[in-house]
Amino acid sequence: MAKKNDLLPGTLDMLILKTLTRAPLHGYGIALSIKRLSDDVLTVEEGSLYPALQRLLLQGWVRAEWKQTETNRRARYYTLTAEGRKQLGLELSEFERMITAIGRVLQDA
Amino acid sequence: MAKKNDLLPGTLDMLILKTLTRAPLHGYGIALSIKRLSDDVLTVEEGSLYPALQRLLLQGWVRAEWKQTETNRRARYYTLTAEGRKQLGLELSEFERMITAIGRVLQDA
DNA sequence: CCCTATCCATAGATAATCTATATATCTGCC
DNA sequence: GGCAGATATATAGATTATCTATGGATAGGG
Repeated sequence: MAKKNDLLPGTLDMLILKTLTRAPLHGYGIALSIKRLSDDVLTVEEGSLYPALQRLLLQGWVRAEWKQTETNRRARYYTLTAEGRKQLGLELSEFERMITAIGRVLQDA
Repeated sequence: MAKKNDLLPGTLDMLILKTLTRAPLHGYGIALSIKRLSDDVLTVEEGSLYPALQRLLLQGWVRAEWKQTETNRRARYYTLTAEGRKQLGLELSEFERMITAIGRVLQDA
């Protein structure tokens, strides 16, 4: 079985934080949102998602509260904090930096 | 101590293979080449580099031979194999796919 | 003669992701 | 009434990749 990542490692936290800039969302919704926006290229597995959300909570980058969904189900909604927004900025610029650098290595004929 | 990766995880094999498309090179030279082409943004630590080269050898994507460097030192030169070239193609297109997908998630206002 | 750069390599720690599993509820369909 | 499928959270365990730290060794310049 060929190894095939669902994500680029190291980018999940950034993707979650970015998703939460649009609106507070529960875990399942975050995963769906990323999957759809990426045209099914990025799939966030549960075993990656929930540990990641715990990390973000611990860091204070998001906060969580239990609520009812529109479809009347119990779910935990995550909201981006001010620190989370700051962190997202850092991660975005670092990512940009890396991608640019990789591009320089790859494009060289 | 803030955690700060020297690389984007998951991209090292691709960077090494790409570097070897230009010419066979020894490990130290590969690391230097990546560092320089990336303007010092990407730093390949020895503890990442040599295990990675072992992986690539095992997969048959590179082959190795001991030689003398221009400066008269003993070094192990790695050469890209046909399969390595094929693998590089796969990794490049997968990487492209991922980056495009991440871009779609990130750019959304 | 020492110091720096060049060169290889491994062990161990750390961290991130995936696979698999468990649980539970709601909706729609037959 | 029951079942399938989508919605929803969570953890344990395995796997893998990377980094830190270490240990050699040699060439050449000062």
